[in-house]
Amino acid sequence: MTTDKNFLRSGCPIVSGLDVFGDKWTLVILRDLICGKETYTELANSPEKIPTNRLAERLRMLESEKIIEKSLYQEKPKRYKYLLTEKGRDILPILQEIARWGNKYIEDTWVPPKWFMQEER
Amino acid sequence: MTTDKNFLRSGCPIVSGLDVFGDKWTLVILRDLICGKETYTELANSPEKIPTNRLAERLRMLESEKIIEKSLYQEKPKRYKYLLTEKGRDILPILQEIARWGNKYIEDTWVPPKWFMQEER
DNA sequence: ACAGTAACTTGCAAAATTGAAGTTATGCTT
DNA sequence: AAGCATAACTTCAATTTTGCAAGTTACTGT
Repeated sequence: MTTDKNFLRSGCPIVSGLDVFGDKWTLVILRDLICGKETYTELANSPEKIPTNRLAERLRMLESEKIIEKSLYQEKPKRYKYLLTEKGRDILPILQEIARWGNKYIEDTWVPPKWFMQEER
Repeated sequence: MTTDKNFLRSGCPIVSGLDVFGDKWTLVILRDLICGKETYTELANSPEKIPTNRLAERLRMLESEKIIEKSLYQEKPKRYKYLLTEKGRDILPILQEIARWGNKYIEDTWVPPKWFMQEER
């Protein structure tokens, strides 16, 4: 997925949005952050098992896009937390609609908790 | 993107949804179909210029997932239309939320027409 | 007979992804 | 003091996926 802002497939807001987060892993990472995960290791341990090099690269991208912020919470040894910005938290309605569709049309999908589906939008 | 129903990354409705339409082109095709395009050539001529082999493959997938239906509208020479099913039309709210986010956070994105953004959900 | 069109398919190079293993810095345990 | 553990990554070879250009099929229209 292209993240090079110099090349745009088009000015369509859907396509431009997808060029930021429309790949195999980014929305999975954002789901986890919205659900309260904060560290690299927590993200790496999700059931979907994202490869760690992919995780690192997507986190770098999300930070450069100002969707998350990387913050050092311990000096020795250095430990980091990843926090959503407002731009990142605003992905929630997209995730809610995908979850709604998934629950409606794909069998045996988990029903997300009420707080996730009904958080203000 | 995996479409093999035998392998699921997880039972998460978001992840399972993404495993159907979360690739570089599928939601672009669905956007076009929702916007009234019907034929292969119309889809191939979108500003994003999807490669034709990719288009053909994604259409096959969408048909096998019952998100669209392929219908012959002319016998000689054979000409086809692609029509959305209810499952396909139900992708609209997802596209609306992505468009909302794109318009809010990405510069110079087109504002979709009102009918697109406000269609019943 | 020839150009044109719709709807694809084929082949190959280039790019992206995966999985496994390695690295760095530090603390904890014996 | 040596060795094991942990967090947060990085590296690399082997796939896998993608993009591009060109080719194909079955007509129609001139």
